[in-house]
Parts: sequence; C-alpha cells; structure tokens
Amino acid sequence: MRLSTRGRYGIHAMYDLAVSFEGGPQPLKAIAERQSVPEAYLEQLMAPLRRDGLVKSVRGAQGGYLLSRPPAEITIGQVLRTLEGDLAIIECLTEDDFCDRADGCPTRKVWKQVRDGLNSIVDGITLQDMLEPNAGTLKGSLQ
Amino acid sequence: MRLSTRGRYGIHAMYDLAVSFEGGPQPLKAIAERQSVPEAYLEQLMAPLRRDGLVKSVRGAQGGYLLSRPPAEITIGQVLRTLEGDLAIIECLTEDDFCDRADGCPTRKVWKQVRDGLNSIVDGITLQDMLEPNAGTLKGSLQ
DNA sequence: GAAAACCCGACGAAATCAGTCAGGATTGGA
DNA sequence: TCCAATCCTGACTGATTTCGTCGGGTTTTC
Repeated sequence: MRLSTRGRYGIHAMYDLAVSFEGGPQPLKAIAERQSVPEAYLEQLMAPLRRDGLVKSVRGAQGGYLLSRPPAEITIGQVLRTLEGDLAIIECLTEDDFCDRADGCPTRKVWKQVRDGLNSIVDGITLQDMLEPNAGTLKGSLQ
Repeated sequence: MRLSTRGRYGIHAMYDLAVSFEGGPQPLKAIAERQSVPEAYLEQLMAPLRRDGLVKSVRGAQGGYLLSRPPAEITIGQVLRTLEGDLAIIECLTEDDFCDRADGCPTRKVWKQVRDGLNSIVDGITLQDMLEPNAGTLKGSLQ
C-alpha cells in the first residue's frame, strides 16, 4: 500500500514546477537538484507526464519543462494516476474484470467504494493547495 | 498502489467468517477452499488477525476460527491495517518522520490528507456491509 | 493415542521497483 | 556553421518485496 518513488518524485517535481510557474521552462537538471531526485530517473517520469498533457517541454538550449496549466487546474490525482497507473487498490476493477464471479463477488463493491473514495480525495487536492502555506481546508468536505 | 494478496485474501477470509458467523468455528481448510486461497498461506494471515483480536481461534479437533465480534463491529480498515500495516501511502508519516525537512515539507500535508481520507473510507465499511446485497449506502457521506 | 486443527520460522522462486546507461534528436546562440 | 544545452527513448541490471511452500512443532477433542 505504499506509493512507489514514481508517484512521490513526480509530485515533488510538479510542486517544483508550480513554484516556478511563470518563471519560464525549468531544465530537468535544476528540478532534479532542487528536489533531490536522480536526474536520469526523473527524466523517465517526465515522459508520461508530458504525454498526458500535464507538462509541456521546450527543447533545445534554454529549454526545460513547465506546467501546461495553472497549478490550480492540476490535481495530484491526475499526477498519481499518470505515474502509478489506476489507483485501483485491486486489479479486479481496472480492466473491467477478469474476475470469474464478477458482480456476484461481495468484495468487489467494497474495492469499488475504496477506489472511488480515494480518487475523489486525490482529485480534491491541487498543486495550488500545496503552494499555500495555511494548511489547506479540503474542498470535498471529507472526514 | 495495489493492495497485496495479504489484504485481499484477508478480506475474503473475514467475509467468509462473517457469512458463517454463529455457525461455530470454521476450520482453516474450509475457509481456504471456499475462498480459493492456499491453505498454508492463509494460515500466515490468520495469526496477526488473531493477535489483533479480530478473530478468535478454537484449537483441537472440530476447532477453527470465528469472528471475535459481530460483523457490524469489524471494519475493513481494521483488517487491512492488520495485514498491510499502516495505510500510509508514504513512509514519511508512519514513524513520525525521519524526513529531514519535516514540517517545512510542502508535500507532507498532502500525504497526510490522503492517508487520513483513506483511513476514514475503510473505517466506514464493515463486514456487515458486505453481507447486505443492496449495495451499501456509505455512512461517512463521502463524495 | 491418534487425528484434527492451530502455530511458527525458514526458505526460494517470481515479480516489481529503482535507478543507470548509451545513444539520438532538437534547438538556441556564438 | 557548429557547438552546447536540452529533451527523448529503450534496454538493462541489481535490489527489494511479495507470494507461496515446507517441515516441523503444540494443543485439544474424540
């Protein structure tokens, strides 16, 4: 039940880009150093983030990465799903089931509740929330 | 971000015991067969469940396992935490931090929100909820 | 006293994860 | 024009974790 480093590093990188939003493209190397992530590894994480349209890249000298939208419009759920895959807790749900008993399965609806709840949590937190020092009051009246 | 088989099998086993609650102790072998879990492996999972007081065991012939409380008083959160450890998503939080930057860390409060939200989800679902065919309306007004 | 059941620790195969590496493509600026 | 900065891609490997097995106990009932 731990997040892998992909998700963790990815969030750090996205936070970094949120901080320097409007500061022009940030070179991978700079992000990696500030966030203490191996550069070559971070590079692997930026590729899917770019493909999913969460960041844009500028090639060539003075290039780098930048958020494709304002921090308030990017949720950590989007980032985590891109880097970690479906936050499904259990496979059974992802591919719309290879589970033999499918809808007769009494545990299935539980996993579904957990998945949906988890997704609504992470989709209720934006990069902007991380920027604000006053510990964010959560929007989606959870808890 | 997947649950390991420990959590999955554990929930299946607990569901099985919930179904046969008041049916006397259930032999490990019977549970394992009904739930399609390797018997020797399931045995490993029952030990911590017993230590944490979620199930009771009756030794000797005609012995077996049974829930220590009615299904409505056991949440899947309790089961999952017993078998999977802290549902912390990220280590940083568990041991009350070895993270160098600790409270200055902007991602930390996010992980905390996710952890707390996840815990409140799984603690809002009981074994009883799995028994009822009408897809449970969730108590903790999530989502 | 034998069978049924729980109890425990060690072990190994398989899968996943974390991170490296080498080489290529694209662009800006001297 | 050419060099340096930068992004891009896929292959590869060592470490860690997970999954499940195995062999040997102990306790209790019949």
